[in-house]
Amino acid sequence: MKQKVTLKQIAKELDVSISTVSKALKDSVEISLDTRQKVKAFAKLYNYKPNNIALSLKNRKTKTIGVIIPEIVHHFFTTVIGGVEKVANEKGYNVIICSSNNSFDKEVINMEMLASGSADGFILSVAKETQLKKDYHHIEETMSQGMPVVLFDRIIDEVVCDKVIIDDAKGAQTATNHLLSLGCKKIAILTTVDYISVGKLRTNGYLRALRAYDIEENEELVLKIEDIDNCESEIHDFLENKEVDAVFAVNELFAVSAIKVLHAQGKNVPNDVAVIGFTDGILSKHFIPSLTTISQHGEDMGIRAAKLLIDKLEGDETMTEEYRTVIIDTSLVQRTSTKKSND
Amino acid sequence: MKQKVTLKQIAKELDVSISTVSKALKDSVEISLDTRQKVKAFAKLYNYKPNNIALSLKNRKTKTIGVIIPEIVHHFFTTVIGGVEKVANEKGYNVIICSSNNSFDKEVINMEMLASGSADGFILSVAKETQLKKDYHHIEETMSQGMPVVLFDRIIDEVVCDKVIIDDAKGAQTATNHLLSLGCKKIAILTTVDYISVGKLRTNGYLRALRAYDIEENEELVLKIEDIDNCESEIHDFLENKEVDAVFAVNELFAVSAIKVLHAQGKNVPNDVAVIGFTDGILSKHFIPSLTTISQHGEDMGIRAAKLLIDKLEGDETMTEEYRTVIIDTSLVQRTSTKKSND
DNA sequence: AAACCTTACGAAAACGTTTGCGTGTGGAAA
DNA sequence: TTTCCACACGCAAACGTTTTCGTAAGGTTT
Repeated sequence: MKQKVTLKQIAKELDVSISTVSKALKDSVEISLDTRQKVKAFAKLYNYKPNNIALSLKNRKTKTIGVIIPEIVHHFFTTVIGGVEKVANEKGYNVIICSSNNSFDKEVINMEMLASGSADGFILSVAKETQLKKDYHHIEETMSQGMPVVLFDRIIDEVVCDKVIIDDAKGAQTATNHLLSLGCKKIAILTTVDYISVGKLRTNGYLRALRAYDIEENEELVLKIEDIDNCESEIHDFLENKEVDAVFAVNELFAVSAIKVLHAQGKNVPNDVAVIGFTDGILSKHFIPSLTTISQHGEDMGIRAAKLLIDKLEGDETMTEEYRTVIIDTSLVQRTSTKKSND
Repeated sequence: MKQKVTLKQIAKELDVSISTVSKALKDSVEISLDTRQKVKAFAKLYNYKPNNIALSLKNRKTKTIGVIIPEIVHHFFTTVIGGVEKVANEKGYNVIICSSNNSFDKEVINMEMLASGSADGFILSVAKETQLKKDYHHIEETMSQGMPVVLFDRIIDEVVCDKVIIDDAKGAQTATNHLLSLGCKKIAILTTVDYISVGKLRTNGYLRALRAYDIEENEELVLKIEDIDNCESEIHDFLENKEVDAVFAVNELFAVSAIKVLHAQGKNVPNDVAVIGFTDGILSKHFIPSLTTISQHGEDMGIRAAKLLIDKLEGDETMTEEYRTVIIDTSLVQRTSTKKSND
């Protein structure tokens, strides 16, 4: 089995020094044209490719971005990754993706692993457990070692670094306003428990929209779902014998589950009850009825996050201490799960 | 800004040699207990972590698996990745994921990039373009440099290496048989163009099942869809004025699109027409009606692929020339888009 | 006191690169 | 003939490890 060819081997074959080979391949004027051509021909023949590891060691940078996300089997996160890859590849960076599986420990392990030589910087959305535990030492440690970190979506207010988020509250407000503008009065919200930052923010946006319409906040219309895998039965119990004319769900799954429950209860969506979701994924697009949602523009988030990180990576040391928070606009995608305004 | 601490720095601080520090951290008996403790305390204090890059260079292996898939925003592939990550992490391997975006060029670039030092081996599902082009030089080159490659799902018969696949034909046959056993006679198939290996295989399985039931093959019931983004209108035209009592779709999207078209044509699923899909994704589970499908067990595929690769990576050289093909069993997941047998 | 053995540590090579600087060779200028 | 300068190339250090081998100091045996 052929092994990878190195400078040393080429040098030996051609009976020159390693440095000569290296310089020849870089077209250095130090080396005669003749030798240069000979070396290059040989290198092509043997398919020489410089060893990235050796380069990383020498240059003290890997040209690699580490991305850590809570779940890999998740449409939103993969669209973000898509965006990251796009600009990373443009700029000659590699992308390593690890999932924390929403586990604090795995997040720490992955981060330490990548931090010890495999990546130059991080793009990170923190695990649920991390948000619950409020232990961010691994992030701060990484940053204190000079590696920039960009947080996205599930961010941490207490950590000072670059961030890319959507305005969750505003998005939720837009969603709720849309329902209100359709004439809905009794709007339920299906949200997550409070320690999930985005869930809480969306709940806030919902409440804010209601207040702006002078609608009294009604705790009976708020369902905070803990066990996502079992959401349908929770939603079922919640919606039973409850008079609502609209449902705002903070994610796709809650939205379609709600629709199923409503159907089972003999209600029509959107005619009897309007439903609006959050995150524009596969389900929203293809479900019947297709879902009106707030789109998070995941790819844009990835693009912006990668740009922020690479800026920091390649910027000079002076601007290193400046941190930015980019807010990606959400948009309302109107489909059929809410009535049209001009009906 | 603190920089990462190295053996050299610890050595200088403690006024011993680098080798002493290295040995002390490894609890070598060569070093006195006293020195060992001092060094370890210091290392902990400064949060010393060995530099992976240096280790990779020295050991000539990276403990990293490169995964290249055609699309990152794709439920099936992410489940496979989930499986790969599972066993990789167990065995102390890192996973780098790159998407080829179904582009041959990007597949080659990613592979060369990872091959030049970043990964010890590959798990790969080839891009559409690669299947069309039939150019596999990058894969063979990688293998000839001593890096093992495991192909999965979209494999290449011409390349000799480890492979993990499902029996697509058999799965399709199972699906078709299920429809036949429900009494369906006029079964349409929505498939891909032939150069997509899995599409072709599934079509073959469908035909085989029909023949076993002595049903004549009818070309009018076969739709080969080229433009996936526009499949719904293609399906619409195809199904118009066609008397069918069942549809077998080779993926989720075709299946739900078919159901939509059928609904629009006033047909009920499953009562008028039964529909069965392939790949058990989000849509299949949550769509109404929920889809009967053939599950590919993506996570299992990832697990098996990773095991094969790591075996090769850690096996001795003697068994290197043995290649295995693992066939993952598919299973029929019965939901509501097909009538129950005992109705 | 000579010969030997432990103990505890350091030197150096190796992994594959890049690059600043030193140097031998040849020809041209003086 | 001597001096000088390009030219073309090699040496060696550096990146951070691990590991083999060498060795100084000190103690133990004869």
